[in-house]
Amino acid sequence: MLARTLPDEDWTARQGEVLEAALGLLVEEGATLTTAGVARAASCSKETLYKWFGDRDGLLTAIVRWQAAKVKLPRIDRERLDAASLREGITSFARNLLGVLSSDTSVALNRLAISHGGTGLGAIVLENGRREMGRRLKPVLEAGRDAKLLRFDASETAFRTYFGLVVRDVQIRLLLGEDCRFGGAEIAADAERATDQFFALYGADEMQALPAEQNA
Amino acid sequence: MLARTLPDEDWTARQGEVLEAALGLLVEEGATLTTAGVARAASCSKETLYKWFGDRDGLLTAIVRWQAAKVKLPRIDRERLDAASLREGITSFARNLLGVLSSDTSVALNRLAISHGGTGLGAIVLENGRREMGRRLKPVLEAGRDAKLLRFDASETAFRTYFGLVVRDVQIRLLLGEDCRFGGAEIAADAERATDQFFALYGADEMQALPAEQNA
DNA sequence: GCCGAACCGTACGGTACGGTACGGTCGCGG
DNA sequence: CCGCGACCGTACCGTACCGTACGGTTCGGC
Repeated sequence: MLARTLPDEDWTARQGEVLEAALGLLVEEGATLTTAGVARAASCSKETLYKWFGDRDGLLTAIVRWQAAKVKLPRIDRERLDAASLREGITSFARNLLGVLSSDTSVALNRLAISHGGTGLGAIVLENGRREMGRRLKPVLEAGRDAKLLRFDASETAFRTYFGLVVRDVQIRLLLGEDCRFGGAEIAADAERATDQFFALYGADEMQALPAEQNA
Repeated sequence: MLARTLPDEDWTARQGEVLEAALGLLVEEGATLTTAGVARAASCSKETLYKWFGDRDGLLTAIVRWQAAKVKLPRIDRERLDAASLREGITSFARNLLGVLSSDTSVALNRLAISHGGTGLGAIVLENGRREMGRRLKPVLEAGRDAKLLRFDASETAFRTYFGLVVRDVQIRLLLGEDCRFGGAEIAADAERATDQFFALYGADEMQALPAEQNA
């Protein structure tokens, strides 16, 4: 397997510290992030910033990549797959997704990428966010299909439906500034609900036992 | 019926022209919109802009409200409700929603509101976008429930599920700059798929005839 | 025809920020 | 001890843009 399509850039420890400080500042200051502010927060000089990252855009790109490289959730293994483990794998994926999307860091990074038009930042976030999520879950879904536990034609379509059932309007509401921050309990309940609905739509016949209308 | 909860600010014809020009400029220039640019595009002076809207923020707010006041989709009437008309009402709502969300104007306005942190712009977009959509569809859903065609406890939850099934990851992908622009055919197909899935989840028993796994 | 209000076009001050240059400091190899 | 490279802090420059001021023009009322 290829390590990554992206050239997994390796920063030095000091550069990592700077990027970490920049990320923290981005979370609390939003898109009004300034190079002077980063230099101050990271106790480094602007000249060094420009020497390392070349450009303000380069710095922002590095921040996004830095965060993207950090979230390396363990892939779910497809061995030992029965109905219960499949369901738990899918549900835990949803919990994870909701937890990430509702984090301050994710909101700040998505805000940055969105406000930054089309300079590639959005593509990076898309590739390491939404796309990577699909890459994580699809093998599980396909294993479930192989085990006759799920029925679907295209795993991409099935994943997008699950994504919609899980996320619904949460991400856009967070991005638009509504503080519908919810804790672990609500996340777990939402993940359960979405999984119930997903199995009602894509489960093999014997899996569709649970009624779908148990709304939170 | 109350006209609107918002004080339906009435601009003069000339002010409407200016706002229209500003909206067009916002679509093609994005968040880098400048007052001088608006003045140039609208053939008016910056002084007039500040006289009318007070502030750059006031101008942006006026643009958002202006667009919000324009999209006055006809509410669906709940009379003469059988299975076919309910389904058509819901599906046409989904078509409408997808059409609006994928429009350049919607993308630009959402980008603006998102990049603009928490200065109320996001709240306005939320109120006139996502919230208004709920206000439109919920009566239809409740009428369907009264007619024993749908089953759910909270119409809000049912609506949010439908929202997720319709929109999925489309909006965030558009906001992040991916050009997954699709035409009327794809929109119609997506609306049909989402409606099938919605009836599979929330339809009364005799409505769940259609299989759910007909993926695009 | 005259006045005033509204508005257009433009020019200007203030400021914030991206990007650069320069002096000073630390650590290391010779 | 010397030189050197990396880096910090800061001062600085150019530019872009917000917000305002001013002269000129149009238009309705009298």
